[in-house]
Amino acid sequence: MPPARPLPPSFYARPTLQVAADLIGMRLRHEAPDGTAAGVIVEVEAYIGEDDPACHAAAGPTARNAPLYGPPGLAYVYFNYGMHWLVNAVTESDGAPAAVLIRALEPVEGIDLMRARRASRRASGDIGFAGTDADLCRGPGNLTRALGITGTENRQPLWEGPLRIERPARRPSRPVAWSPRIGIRVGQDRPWRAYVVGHPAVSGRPR
DNA sequence: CGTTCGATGCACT
DNA sequence: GTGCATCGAACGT
Repeated sequence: MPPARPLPPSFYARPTLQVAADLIGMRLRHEAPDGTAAGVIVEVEAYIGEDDPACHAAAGPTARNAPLYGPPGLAYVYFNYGMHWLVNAVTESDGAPAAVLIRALEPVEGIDLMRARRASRRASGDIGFAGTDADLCRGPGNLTRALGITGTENRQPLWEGPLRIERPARRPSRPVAWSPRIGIRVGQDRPWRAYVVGHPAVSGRPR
């Protein structure tokens, strides 16, 4: 495995759209008690400031969104729809609430472990994950499940510790496009979703 | 193909 | 009580 360096806090202390664009091609790794899994980021969304109606900071500071107001480079992990953990990287600076949501990964390490974590019991009693490798981390709720990310990782630094974002030794240039964000009912006028064009692990496309 | 809808927990009004 | 930064099964065409 070639060397990969964790991104320093200064990487995140920049305009959020710039951080979002630069996160494409970086590697998200989680070293959990039950094993390590990692994937290359292929889809992200930016949520920027109290003026962004889709950002959790839109209504001002609360207990839940406190990490958004804190220092850049920490993880903001929250529970949504009663069953999905979603992971963000906090950006900008103290007092400027913003983050980048990680929406999809191309699996590169621990694929068997990802399959085990995604496995589900069917009516027949069979256990397993029916999809392809590209489906394992396709979508923000799916990737946290595949990597074993939960609320335990909330507010943890992304440059050290079990959950990290790293710059791979080789980072092939891929065509990136921007679109409105997915799954929100407000703020759709802002094209703040970045994704690798045509990549099979990107969400919001047919199987 | 397409669209609808239930699951499921919690922050916030 | 309402509404989610979702997912996938279950429908209808």
